[in-house]
Amino acid sequence: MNYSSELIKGTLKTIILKLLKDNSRMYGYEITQKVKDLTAGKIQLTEGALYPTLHALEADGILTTETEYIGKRVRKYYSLSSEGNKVSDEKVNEFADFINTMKFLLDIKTGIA
Amino acid sequence: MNYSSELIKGTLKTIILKLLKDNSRMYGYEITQKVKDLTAGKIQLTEGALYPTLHALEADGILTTETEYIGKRVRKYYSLSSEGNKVSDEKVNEFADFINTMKFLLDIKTGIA
DNA sequence: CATCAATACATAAGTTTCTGATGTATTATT
DNA sequence: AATAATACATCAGAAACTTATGTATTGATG
Repeated sequence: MNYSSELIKGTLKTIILKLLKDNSRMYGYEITQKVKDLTAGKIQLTEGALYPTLHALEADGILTTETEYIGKRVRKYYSLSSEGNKVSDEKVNEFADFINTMKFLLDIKTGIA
Repeated sequence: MNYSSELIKGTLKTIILKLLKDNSRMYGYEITQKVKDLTAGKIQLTEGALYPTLHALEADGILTTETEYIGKRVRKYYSLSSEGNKVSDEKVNEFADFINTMKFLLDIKTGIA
């Protein structure tokens, strides 16, 4: 089972920024695999959504990039800028707050923290 | 403070269906007010998003409607169809599952259930 | 060694869905 | 009398995702 795409909308940036917070340096394909692994396949980021988002975050100064060659294959590593570090925390905190609001609104019980 | 609109995207249907599950009969404006009240203003549904969604849910057979007049002012009440009842549960369950996945992914600690 | 799968990037047409504005009309408040 | 609140609806434009396509390298498999 995997989530309807509309659920993932709005959380893509948050997921990317959190992963980069934890791993400091990741490339696009690696992000898709990491998310797939960590969520047991429930969240599968598509390239058509991921790459444009990474480009936009870079254009906004939230991410910085370094291109490397592994053999002849190119890899573009993304890292958080200092502003990106701040934005990452803000996004995660906002989502944490959102979860609490939605749990109340939808009357959802979850396991212990 | 209120949430960035992108966060609310993808949860609008779920919120509507859950409210109608609990209240059995609501009209559009009432839904906006109820959500605002229950979330202390953190989630404010806009009419431009709400009404088209209600119309779509009705067209899909998930909601049924009854129009009433309060004085000369019209009110359109929405209720869950039998299928809507099922979809409501599914949506809430899916979101509950999604919350758990995201809590793990974002390393979020929340209060006790 | 030939073929397919996986790795790794990117773009783009079409669709969906929201934003923000506009419009109409009734009722309550000041 | 004028403004705010109630209550519906629609629409142009924007934003963001889906799905497909494209290019190229590397690993696995029979």
